[in-house]
Amino acid sequence: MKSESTTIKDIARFLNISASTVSRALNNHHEVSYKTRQAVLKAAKKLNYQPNALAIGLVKNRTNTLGVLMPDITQPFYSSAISGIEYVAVERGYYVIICQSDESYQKEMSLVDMLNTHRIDGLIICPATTTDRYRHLREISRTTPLVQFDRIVDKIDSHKVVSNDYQGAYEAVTHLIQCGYQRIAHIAGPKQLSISKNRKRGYLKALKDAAQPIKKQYICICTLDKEHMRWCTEKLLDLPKPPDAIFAVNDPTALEVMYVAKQRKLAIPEDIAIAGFDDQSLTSYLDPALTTVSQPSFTMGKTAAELLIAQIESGNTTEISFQKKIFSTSLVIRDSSQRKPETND
Amino acid sequence: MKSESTTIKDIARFLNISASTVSRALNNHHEVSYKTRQAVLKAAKKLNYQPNALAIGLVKNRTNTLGVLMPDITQPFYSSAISGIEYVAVERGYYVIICQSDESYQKEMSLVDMLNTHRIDGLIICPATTTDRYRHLREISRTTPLVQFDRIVDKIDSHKVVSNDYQGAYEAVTHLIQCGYQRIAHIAGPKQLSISKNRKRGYLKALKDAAQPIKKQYICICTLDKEHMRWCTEKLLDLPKPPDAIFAVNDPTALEVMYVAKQRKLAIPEDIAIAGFDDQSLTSYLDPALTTVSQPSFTMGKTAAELLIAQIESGNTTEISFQKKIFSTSLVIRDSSQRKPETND
DNA sequence: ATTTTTACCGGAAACGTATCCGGTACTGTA
DNA sequence: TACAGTACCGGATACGTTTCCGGTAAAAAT
Repeated sequence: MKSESTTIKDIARFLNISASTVSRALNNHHEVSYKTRQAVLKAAKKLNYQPNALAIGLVKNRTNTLGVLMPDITQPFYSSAISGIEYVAVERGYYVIICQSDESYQKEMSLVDMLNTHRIDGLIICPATTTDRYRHLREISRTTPLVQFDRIVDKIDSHKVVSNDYQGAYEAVTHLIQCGYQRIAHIAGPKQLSISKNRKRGYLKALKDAAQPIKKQYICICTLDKEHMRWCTEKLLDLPKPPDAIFAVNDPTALEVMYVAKQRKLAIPEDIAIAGFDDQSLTSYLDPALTTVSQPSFTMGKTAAELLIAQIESGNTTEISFQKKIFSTSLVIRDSSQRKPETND
Repeated sequence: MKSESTTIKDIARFLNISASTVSRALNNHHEVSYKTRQAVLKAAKKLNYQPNALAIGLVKNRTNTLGVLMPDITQPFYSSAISGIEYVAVERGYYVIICQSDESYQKEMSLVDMLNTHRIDGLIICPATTTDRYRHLREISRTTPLVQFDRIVDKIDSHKVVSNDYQGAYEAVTHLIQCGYQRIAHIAGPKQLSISKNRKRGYLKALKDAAQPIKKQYICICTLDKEHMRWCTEKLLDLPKPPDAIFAVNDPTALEVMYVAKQRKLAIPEDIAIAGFDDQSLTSYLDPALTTVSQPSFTMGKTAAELLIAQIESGNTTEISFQKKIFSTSLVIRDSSQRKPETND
């Protein structure tokens, strides 16, 4: 295997011209005659020439490759964002290398290292839940353009693309309140995640604005693995005065809440309402369909790629002013929260 | 940006030794003294040295990178397979580049090209539904070890990893028959896909073995895009004598069948039974939970990576005897098919 | 007729690393 | 003392490509 492939030199030898001319012809440089260019292209096709990206990258110090590092590509929010990234990447002539950290800090660091040694031109990253130290980000951001996506670290300078988690949570909880729910619990995400913090803030503010009491036992910090999601739900439902609505930090969590609630034969949304966050595609097929907060993930991905490529191609021009793009969410009301709209007219 | 990173030469200059010694020290070659090795490692850390994978790949003609090209990484079957691939890859010291063709033949070809120019050491590929010509596969298989995954092309020589689609379909349909369903329809996949063919064969054989009539109008060839899935379902349900069970070629299709059935207020499984194929994680959360055929996707991914790496590391030793690994499926019976088991004792 | 321009091309160096080959200094053996 | 062996290191070359620099011949301008 690895039979040596044809190189630019082979073409040169074949046509009795120099390698530099072949290179120029292939990059249709203007300093090469029409005749020889045609000859080169023909020979290249005939000899089945494939450029060696390694060599090109080495001399140009550019690989035309973007790295994308997400916690879990199976979640529709991320995979849809990846599609957005790819969309503008191919448009602009970049390749995309997709990696997933599986929510592991170790793997995340090792992947950042790998991408770095592969000399990607830029990186779009959404850190793992377990990531609580950011040296690797700061380090790579010194040599490589970086865009932080969804979960961000404010202290690290770079473009940032997020959705308005605060607003989304506020609207979702306000909706629950308007539907008449009185004891709204929240299963929150890990403290170090920006999204957890903002969604929790939105939850608290909505309760406050509606003059509902904030009870500490109604707030549960979850590690976001499946077992713990269920455990949190059980804990909430076992309270002497269990909640009549649960706002989950994301859809996978909402799914587990629903699972546990069904096991306990609770009626949704009569006994308990459920709302999530993300609008994963399958949530509309559930029974009852899940109320959730939708984010423009595809557009967010596109924006991230655009910011990244702009920075890459800006060259070293002075200082960049980093932007933070905040996208509005929209509440998708479905059956899992549709009870007695008392406060409506 | 792209401030030049420190190289092996920088370390050499820093320590007043030669570049070759530094290289040897970093690869802990035995022909370098303990003292200098330590000094080099220390200097490397101090100067924040990151090896340049491009240069290494160029001289070694090896990149330690595997390419993975799947139609759609959001489908749990594929993402779980990818996890399996990654599992053995990191174990064996390989990196993985994940790409998705989005079921587009054009994109698939361009990605194969990209992976080729990036000189990956091996490729695991599952062709797109729209792929009906295989020159790109044959071509890359000449220079790069290749493993065909799930959807395979028999004519192309390479290792192959599939599940027993025929058996899975046979068992699923037999189960429906045993539950007393009399008019079982099948929404099949595109003809050129191996999995479609085999699943359809299993469907037909099950009917035949049970002496049930095979009706052409109960078989619908679907392109596997969402609209067409629904259209096929509508067509089946609009028949003068509509089916009382539908076996869908995969879970996304089964989901759409369920959607349409619910819209028509059909009771599942009383009015109509539904079975799918793949065992996507969310199907157990549906209402009713979906009967489906489970494939050992993670193990299949592991096997694919093992075969691939074995071939890569075999060197050019004589001719390889290509293997075809066929994995058994298992039927997961849930509520969407649980009606009156008449033929049971 | 001479000079300047234009069009095209080849040689050589460079990118960062690995490795072959040869060399030096020291250690141990005869 | 001479010699072989060992341990370690440096120089040179190669990987495949781009690009700078210089050069030649023909075409255009003077």
